[in-house]
Amino acid sequence: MKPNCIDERGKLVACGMKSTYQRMRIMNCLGRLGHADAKELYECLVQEMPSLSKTTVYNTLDALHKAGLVNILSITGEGTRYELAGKPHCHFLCRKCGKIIDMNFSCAHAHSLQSDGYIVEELLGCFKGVCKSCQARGAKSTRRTPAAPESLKSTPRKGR
Amino acid sequence: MKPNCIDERGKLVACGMKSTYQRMRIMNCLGRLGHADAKELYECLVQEMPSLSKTTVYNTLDALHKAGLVNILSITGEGTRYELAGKPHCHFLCRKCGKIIDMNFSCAHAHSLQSDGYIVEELLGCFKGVCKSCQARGAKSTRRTPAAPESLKSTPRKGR
DNA sequence: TCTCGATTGCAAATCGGTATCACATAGCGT
DNA sequence: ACGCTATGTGATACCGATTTGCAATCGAGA
Repeated sequence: MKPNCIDERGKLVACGMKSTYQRMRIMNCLGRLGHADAKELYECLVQEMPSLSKTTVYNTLDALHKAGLVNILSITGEGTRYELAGKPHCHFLCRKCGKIIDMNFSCAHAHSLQSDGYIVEELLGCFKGVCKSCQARGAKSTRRTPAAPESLKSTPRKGR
Repeated sequence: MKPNCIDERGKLVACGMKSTYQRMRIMNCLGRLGHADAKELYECLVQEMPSLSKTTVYNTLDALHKAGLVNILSITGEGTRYELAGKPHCHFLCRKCGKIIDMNFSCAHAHSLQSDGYIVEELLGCFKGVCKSCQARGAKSTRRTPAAPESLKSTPRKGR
């Protein structure tokens, strides 16, 4: 087991969950990958844990979500993605490079809703557009980011 | 055909699409249901149009989305939902009654992102919490909303 | 170490959504 | 109104993602 998994173990125990090897590795991997879906996590981990089952990935993500340790991202046209829970924030999805960027959404808008009579408990914002680095690259077709470059192009159809 | 379908016909023709009975009825139904998924639309319409196929619902929603006549909603844990296109707005999902409420999000935040160097083209915000009417009802367990009361309760598991 | 309940992993089922293709229809010119 | 042709519709098969059932295994406390 990787040394930094002690951290994950602590979080799991704090939530009253058993700290199993799989859970610690999944949390650890999710922390490294950032915004990952079940498939990516599975494919990443199965290389080092050949016996890992997809079921375990799904079960674990579900359990961790229930325990409040991971968030589920909400992005249209994308499958379900997960991230380690932290302070609430929005996401920005760049349609050029497909990168998902955490936006430090100061909850200003949530507050304005709050004052309008709604109780806002969760924030699932996602903005789509073009990120800074893609703008910087301008109209050049240089694509440097290796991750998910296809599925989010201008065509509005689902990238399956 | 329902008399008010003339409205739908106009929209379809304006987008260069053929105005078929199914398309008009699907648009009309979507307008009545508000935020519906393909399944709800199908189940709602198949009662009056027994020959309707799910494929047609999916095809039509896809075509209408491409034509810009319907939006796709992005709400975590919910399947793909659709609504008639209008001015951009966010959604508020009440975890008590399960209702989805349109929020007149003035894009103030989108603008602040814009000035921060991002180009925001699409806004897919969704807030979760407790809506006004549920707050008004207080802790009383009276549930008056007939629609979708089960799938969105406090338990974070997917309501399938 | 032992024991028991929780977790894991396999296989199969399910589910939402898509691809294919024959048939029906709308919309156009006549 | 009639017939032609592109387009839309619907039945079925199909797909990948996710869930379920259940037996084997593991983790944590006695």
